[in-house]
Amino acid sequence: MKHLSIKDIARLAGVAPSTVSFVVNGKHQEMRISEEMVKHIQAIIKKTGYIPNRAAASLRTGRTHVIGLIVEDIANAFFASLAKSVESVAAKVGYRVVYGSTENDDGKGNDLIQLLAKQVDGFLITPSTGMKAGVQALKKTRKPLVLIDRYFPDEEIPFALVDNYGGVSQATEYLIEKNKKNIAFVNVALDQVQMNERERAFVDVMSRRGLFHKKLLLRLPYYQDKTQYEPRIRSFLQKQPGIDAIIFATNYLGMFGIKALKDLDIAIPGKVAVLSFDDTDLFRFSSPAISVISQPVQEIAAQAMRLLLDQMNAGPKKKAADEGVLVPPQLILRNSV
Amino acid sequence: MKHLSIKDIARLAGVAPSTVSFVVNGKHQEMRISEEMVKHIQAIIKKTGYIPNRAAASLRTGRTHVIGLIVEDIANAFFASLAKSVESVAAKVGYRVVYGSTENDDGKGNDLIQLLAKQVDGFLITPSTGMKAGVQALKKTRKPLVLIDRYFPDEEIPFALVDNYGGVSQATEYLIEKNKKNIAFVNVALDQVQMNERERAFVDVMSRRGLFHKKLLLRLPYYQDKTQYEPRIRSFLQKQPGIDAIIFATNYLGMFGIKALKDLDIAIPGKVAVLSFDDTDLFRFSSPAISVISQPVQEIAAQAMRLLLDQMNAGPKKKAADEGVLVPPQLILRNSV
DNA sequence: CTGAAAGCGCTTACAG
DNA sequence: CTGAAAGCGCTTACAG
Repeated sequence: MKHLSIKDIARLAGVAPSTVSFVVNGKHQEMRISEEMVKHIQAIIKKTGYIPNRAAASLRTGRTHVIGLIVEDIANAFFASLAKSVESVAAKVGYRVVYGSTENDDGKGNDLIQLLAKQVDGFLITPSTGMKAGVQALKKTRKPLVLIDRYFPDEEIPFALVDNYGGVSQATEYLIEKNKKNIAFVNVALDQVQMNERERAFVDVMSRRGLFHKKLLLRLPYYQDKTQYEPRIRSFLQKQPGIDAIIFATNYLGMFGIKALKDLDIAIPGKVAVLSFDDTDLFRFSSPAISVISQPVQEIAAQAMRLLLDQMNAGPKKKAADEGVLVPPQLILRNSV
Repeated sequence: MKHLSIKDIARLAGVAPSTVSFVVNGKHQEMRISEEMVKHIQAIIKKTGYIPNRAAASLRTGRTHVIGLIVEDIANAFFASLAKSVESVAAKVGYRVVYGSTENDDGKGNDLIQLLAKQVDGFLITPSTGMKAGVQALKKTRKPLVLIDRYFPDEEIPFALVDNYGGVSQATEYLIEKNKKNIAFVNVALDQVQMNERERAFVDVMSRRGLFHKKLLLRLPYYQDKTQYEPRIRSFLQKQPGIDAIIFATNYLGMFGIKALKDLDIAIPGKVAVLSFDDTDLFRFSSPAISVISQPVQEIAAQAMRLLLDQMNAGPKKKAADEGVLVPPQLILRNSV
């Protein structure tokens, strides 16, 4: 009893392998196999514990039932949650998920695409800017593909992400309502659409209210070593003592920004109100608890998987709609504003 | 130019498919194929961008070059880091990683094993207690397998985990040196070896110094919804006002424990010193920053992968050693003690 | 409704 | 050193 094959089951059931195959793949209706026969075969499969060999099926059908998830950093709380939600949805429809982290390194990201392209039925990707060419090439191969967390505005590639512009607009408006005049925005200069959108929302709202000054905008480089953000934010705060509120554009900027504020003994929210994009344990547990623009991760994952499955099921003929989904974020108010 | 197969390459190179196969798989030395021929074939592979079909190779060899990573919760910081390190090591040796979360649900865990068993060359598993039977069955199939984070003491299954006993011993000793007399230990009643070891270390050290009282030990049930820990810990603190130090056995217990302490206005470390197992952003950024028994995640991942690759490369004949590795934790002292 | 047969793209003994 | 051929376990058009 080494490896049971479909032939073994067929022999045990007294039918042809094709009949077993139809039953295993739920095509018995379509193939009009008798109810009785189906039950008979299913009983034998159950009794013997037969599990079809996926590699053989993949070779034959060209489908692997595996999805490739390429994120910036699987160890980051946001992407880890995303990975969990994606896996959970995928499992329900019979897919497995392989993953990889780009670390915002274009080469790494493109290598991952190359490496996985033949081994997955579709991709969920959070592309770094320089992955554009790789993603375009992938799209040309007609490999199902959905971008998450960010996208390329001039490419017709389906995406699922939070409404970055809307989230920051709402947050900025809120701070202005709260009578804040010198609201700063701390961003990372990644030239990625999601970061640009967040900043653009801030600039738009502030300008509209006549409150925008260039000096309220801090753009820091992307550091692998995130601890480098703390001194950078600290010196910004020292140079701009008039600031009465800050919006941090990512969770790690928020984390190190709060540290910088505390180190400088700047009271939150007494002296400076604080709001950050992304929610993390740290913000929930911090004292004061930090208000955030929270991304509904489950919803993003669900939408991304829906778009991906649409494409994978569409087949090569009917092309699935090149759809983009913006999921509304949630402004969660805590004690930091 | 749809799909290039090994036959196409062979035709282009004017050789037999087998020769191409040997070159692709680095067996050209072994097969004593001429240097010239190897270069010729490699050039054609490069020019055409030929990528071998893994499904076909898998069907033939029975190896998938995929590793299954089954953890408690991929969204948890510790397991997310672990996943990252595992993927990084795996990629270097030509393996992909699929993952799944058990949520400490035995059924889920065993289902994951079943689901993936035929599709992976080996498993890294953080088993819940009830997965013992599933893991035993897996071992019987001779599927390479390494346990991480926890293990079954009476089973000969390789494992890689932190030295839980050593870590808590060291931490407890440290608090005693600091003249703490009423040190509490907050644990989760999972009956898993790693939790038991942590508690045992605490009890041993405290007993040895004549400081142990039962009432200093709090064992809480495992909650899916982690917020439930906060009120439980709060009421414990209220009932035990004499406590001057607490060791939390996991990161989430620490997180909610600290919240409980702050809510009760108990000064850290003035009134109660705090130490937690596992490091997280929250502990690093909390004020005061929380001292921790930190798990060297990269090292654990590296050791686990080493043990797994040993087994996978050993072949069915020479059995790899049933080895267990205990990685020393790091006591990181911050301002909470 | 059911079966026989081809073929997916590899790898590997085997023969030379 | 190299090539011809079998076969891994499926799925699916085809024939009945």
